[in-house]
Amino acid sequence: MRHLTTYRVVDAVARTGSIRRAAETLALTPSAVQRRVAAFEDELGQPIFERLATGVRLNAAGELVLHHIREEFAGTERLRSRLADLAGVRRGHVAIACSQALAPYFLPAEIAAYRTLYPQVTFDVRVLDHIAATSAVEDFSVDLAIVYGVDDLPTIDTIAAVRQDIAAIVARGHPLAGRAEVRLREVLDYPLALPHRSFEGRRLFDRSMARKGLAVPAYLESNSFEYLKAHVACTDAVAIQIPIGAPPPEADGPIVAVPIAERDLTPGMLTLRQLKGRTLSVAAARFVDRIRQSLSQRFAPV
Amino acid sequence: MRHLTTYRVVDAVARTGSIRRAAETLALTPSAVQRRVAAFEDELGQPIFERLATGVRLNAAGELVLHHIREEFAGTERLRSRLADLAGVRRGHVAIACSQALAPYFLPAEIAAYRTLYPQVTFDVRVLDHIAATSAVEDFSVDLAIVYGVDDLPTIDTIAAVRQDIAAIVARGHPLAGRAEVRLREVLDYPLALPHRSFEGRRLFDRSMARKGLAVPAYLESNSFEYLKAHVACTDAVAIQIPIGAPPPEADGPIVAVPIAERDLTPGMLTLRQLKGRTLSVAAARFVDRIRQSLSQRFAPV
DNA sequence: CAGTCCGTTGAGAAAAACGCAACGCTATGG
DNA sequence: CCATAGCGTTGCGTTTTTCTCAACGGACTG
Repeated sequence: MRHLTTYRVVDAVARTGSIRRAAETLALTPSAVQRRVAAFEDELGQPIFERLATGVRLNAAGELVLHHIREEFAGTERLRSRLADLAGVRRGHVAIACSQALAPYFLPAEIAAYRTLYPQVTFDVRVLDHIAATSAVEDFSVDLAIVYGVDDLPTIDTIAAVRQDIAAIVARGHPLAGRAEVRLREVLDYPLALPHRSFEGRRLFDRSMARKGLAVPAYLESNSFEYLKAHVACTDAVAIQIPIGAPPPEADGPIVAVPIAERDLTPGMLTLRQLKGRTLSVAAARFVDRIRQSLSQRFAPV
Repeated sequence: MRHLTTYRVVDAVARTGSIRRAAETLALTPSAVQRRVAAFEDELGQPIFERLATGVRLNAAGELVLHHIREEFAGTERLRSRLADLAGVRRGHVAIACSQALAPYFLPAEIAAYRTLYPQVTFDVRVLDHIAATSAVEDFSVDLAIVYGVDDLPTIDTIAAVRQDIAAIVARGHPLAGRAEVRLREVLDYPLALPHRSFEGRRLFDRSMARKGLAVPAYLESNSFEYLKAHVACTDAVAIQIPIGAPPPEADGPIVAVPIAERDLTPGMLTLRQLKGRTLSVAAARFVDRIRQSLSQRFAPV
């Protein structure tokens, strides 16, 4: 799209924070970039970057402008997707931010299933904490976010929300492994390998423990569920994870999930979100439909 | 905005239905226009106009493209408005479609009041029936519509709705003029000068009459309330109009409005609408706030 | 069947965008 | 305190894009 060149230039300058670096990523010379920016500022009647010795930075007006630029990018993407849909082939791109729990089972399966139907659709999956996921939604770098935890912001729409309570994760040969459910107090009989405090699951776990007057003596913390799972697989430690990120009951891997008694827990929520008021591309919208349906089939809504 | 030239060209071609006519309105030669269109179609990978002997017409893909173009126009307008707002001066443009009833009193007063606060804001008021008003909202040619009548469409958001029942309009010296309210049957004692059947007020009037088993012997019909008012001013005829389009009680013009007994009437609604999901410019959004507040202060909501 | 209006195309002129090189400025480190 | 390195900016010649002008072929109309 040739007519969006100016937008692409401004976007690159804003991203890199420097006219020269932007020029490099755009395969242009600094002078060309500088002229485009200056001409655009002329058209707007005011500067959108403040010039520093170390480069440039968006000013308040620039923030507004950049938001509009991102909006327009998303808009043309949506248009292309619709045009392709009209021509019979569903084409398009879906960018997703998600919590770690979605990475091992749920999202790969969903995307694989969707892609057998529409192989022309491409995906970008970004694993982020829910703060970063939210801002990725806000600056148009992803179309949707599926994250554990709720915080209702005015700019974000929650499209779907399902209940997800933390479960205990143990090795297959672990004493707790065969149980239908365990009490919170019981997991304290074993070493705890927990996700870091910044994770929503951990926060809920801590809150549940505190409500029972129990201390949380985690002997191991990690920001990687991948690691925690591998760890409990070869020790008698107990980790926690929400069902959607835990191995399904029928799987026969080295670890198993055991539900924690519901009455012991502070309930948690997994939410599907997008930018408020934003219209997604055909591909993304259909994928959202699918995810929503899939979530509500497998987990309790609300 | 130089980078929107291609969009402006496509928009002009779509509007005029002809490359040559578009070229004229754009002060360009037909060849320049034709090249821009062809280049744009190349970028999209498919034609957006079908070529006829008499000119060109948008095809299905073109409809999608044009919608995106209009969206982008509205978006840049909104951006400019926000930038101006940020610079301290509220600037911007508000385009409104409205029913005839809004033209004589309500809108002029509202706009005049708003403009004393923000003289830099410009207005475009278009009097349309509610079908035309709705499609004007849909194709971005107006920001909002204030119309009498409801029909909920999936693409339109109803921002506010207030009760408006039709009243009888008579000359100041008319026998009914002094009354606090009149029964429907009483107006039949006088000649009826009614708006055309396409008007919502007339439809409600007819329905109310039918419910009472009364016929509607209109001896005069018009599509102009302006005319109807002038007509009753110099005869003993009775016209109908909703309160917002009737002279206020304190005015001492040649005509007066007399409420019709509520129990005789099918209730009517005045609605404020915009395109669903659309974000308005600062100027338009503030004006909408004002209108909504004004309507709900003066009339019963719902 | 002539006339008219349409979209389209080739060639040259005009305009816009670009690369290159150089300038002035500011933060930084010896 | 000065040299250096990185920054945005500008003058100039070149390249690329866009425009105008003119002409062509096709389709509808009287």
